[in-house]
Amino acid sequence: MAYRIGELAKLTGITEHTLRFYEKEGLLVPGRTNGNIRSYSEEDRLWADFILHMKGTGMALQDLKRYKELRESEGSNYQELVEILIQHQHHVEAKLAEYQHNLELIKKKIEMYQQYKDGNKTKDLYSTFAERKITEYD
Amino acid sequence: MAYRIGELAKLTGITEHTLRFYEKEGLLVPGRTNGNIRSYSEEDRLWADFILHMKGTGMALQDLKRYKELRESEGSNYQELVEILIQHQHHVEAKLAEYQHNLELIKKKIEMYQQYKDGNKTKDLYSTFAERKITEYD
DNA sequence: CTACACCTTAGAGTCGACTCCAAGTCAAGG
DNA sequence: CCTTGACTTGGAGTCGACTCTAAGGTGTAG
Repeated sequence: MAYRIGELAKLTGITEHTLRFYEKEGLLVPGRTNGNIRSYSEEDRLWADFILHMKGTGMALQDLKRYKELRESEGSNYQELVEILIQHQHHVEAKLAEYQHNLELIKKKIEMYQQYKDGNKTKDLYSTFAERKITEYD
Repeated sequence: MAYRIGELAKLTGITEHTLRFYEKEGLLVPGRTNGNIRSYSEEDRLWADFILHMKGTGMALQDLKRYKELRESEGSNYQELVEILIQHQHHVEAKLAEYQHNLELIKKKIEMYQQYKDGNKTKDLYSTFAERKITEYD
């Protein structure tokens, strides 16, 4: 199964522009047909999805390129490869905690505003909040 | 309690450069002393921390500015305020799921490489992976 | 055969979020 | 008094990751 650039764009949600940009950057380099048309293999598609996953969790394109180079090179530099993964794992774990904490914070804040809405509908909104300024941004 | 820019920088971890940049953008505008030196109040500090929390979970500075403006304006436009929060909540929840999913993926990949390391230490690394290409980037 | 998807090069523009610089002013400790 | 370090301003530069344009040529499905 091989895909043309437009097909892969639809499958992955990455625009054609960006796919060509990734190719220029050496991040995702497809084969070519006789007619010089980009031909993305099934593996290319999986790699594209992998890029999306990693990029979506904050990995830089450079790191992804490095990772790809290591995978493609002969010899046992899989150690650096694992290091990249572990480093990213740490990053993801930290972010995960940050997001969880932040979610709680937002929920509390929304609740605060909802309580105002359902409760004393005076013009006192900002003074009410002023009274608890110290915990306002906890 | 009032802080000078250098103090706040140390307290929050935001550089002085960036604090001045935030001021230029209207995102965090301190008072001034007689001598025209920036004077950040306790509330400014809390707001700075809030900025860090929200920015760290992907909220744009523009949205934070809008939020600040709404908080400061008179009248009951707290509805838009809550909308901003709810929108961000959705964003955070989505990201949270993405990070969790990604964490599993990375762990599996690392395990894969570790298994190779502890096991058959041949030069067969890439062909081994080639055999499971289809699930390589799952 | 026609229409549409694809190809090329080379470079310019955008965006968000900083990051830094020059050139000067001001305040407090020794 | 003098030095040192923090402060001031406006504006320019950087970075990552796109995003688009021009202006033309080629490939292919129905």
